[in-house]
Amino acid sequence: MSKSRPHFSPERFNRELLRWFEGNARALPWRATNHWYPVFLSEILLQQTQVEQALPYYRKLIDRYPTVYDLAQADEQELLTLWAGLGYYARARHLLKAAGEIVARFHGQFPSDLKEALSLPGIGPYTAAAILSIAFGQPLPVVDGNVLRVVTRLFALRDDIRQTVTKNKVRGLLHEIIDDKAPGAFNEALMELGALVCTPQNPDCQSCPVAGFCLAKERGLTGEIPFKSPPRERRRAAHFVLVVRFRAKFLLVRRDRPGLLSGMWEFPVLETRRLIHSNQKIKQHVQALTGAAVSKLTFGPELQHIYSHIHLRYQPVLAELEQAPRTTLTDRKAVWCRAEEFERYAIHRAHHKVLEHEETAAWFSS
DNA sequence: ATCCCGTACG
DNA sequence: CGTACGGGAT
Repeated sequence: MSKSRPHFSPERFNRELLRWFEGNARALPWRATNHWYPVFLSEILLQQTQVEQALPYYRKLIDRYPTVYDLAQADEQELLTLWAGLGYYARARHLLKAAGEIVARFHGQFPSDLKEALSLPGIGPYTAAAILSIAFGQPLPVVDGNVLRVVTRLFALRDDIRQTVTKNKVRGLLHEIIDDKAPGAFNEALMELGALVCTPQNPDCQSCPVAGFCLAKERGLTGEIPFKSPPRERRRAAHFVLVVRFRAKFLLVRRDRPGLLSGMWEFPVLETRRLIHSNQKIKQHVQALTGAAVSKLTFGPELQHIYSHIHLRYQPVLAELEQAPRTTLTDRKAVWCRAEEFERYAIHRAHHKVLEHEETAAWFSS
């Protein structure tokens, strides 16, 4: 390291970085202890999720499941309900499975061996390194989006941070630099620096504790580094979202797994090529679904929801039944419930917007 | 409209 | 190694 980069001294770098972290670390609830369980829970939540967004969910979850034993015994539907709105719902199911395995295979202790940690569902290279370094003091570098940004700028690397090889390269570099005495603090400090100072746009180099080491700053390249290849175009989709009502009760259905939003509850959906009102088709669909005729259709405003890989446009439609539905109540994938009961179901964000939108919210108030 | 953020699976 | 998988901030 120091031979090929004479300007760079890991010792001095770590000293500046860790001193900055001591004075600037945010007081996050999972930092109040060294126990692995809060670290584990928070790191799963922080996958693809920023701290501010994860915080309220962390509080709900740690409160409901204070130990790994509580989590291992959790009801999956209840966990998904607490998770609803956060996205990447596979995380919640993996979290539950992992807790079960930690109890069953590892006597309630998080495995301190990297291979064993990686064998747990939902634990990949980032999360394993985070937990093992922070809670067990192991010198394993974490490579998340923040770290990629900080390190590529530090060494002026123009590699595409979307690619796996780049992540491995950065991990290799950090392996030479990581502070063996305080690997957890080193990792957290690097991520905190990326989140608070070395930000994607307009990094605050003036207050950066390691600006003196930064080649991107020296060469005026913080605008071009990190380089990230353009994302693939989103597939476009269009749905009618069918709010089926009979006597103040609404039909909810649970999505099959695996697949998008699997295990989550939603209003029945009619996929369509274009959002053209075809009343006949919609009525037929609802009748096939419920075995009851539709007395009235009301069209709500067009809404949209952007996923990483899908651009969804959808239109809520209130379908009122003129006779009692035949849908069986014992079907575990369909339920008729009152609006006040929606909060008991894990309803994903796109359909939750229908409950919130001012034009459609009235459909649910009796 | 464009950016941010890790893991599973084939 | 490429693709599927959500939601929020700016």
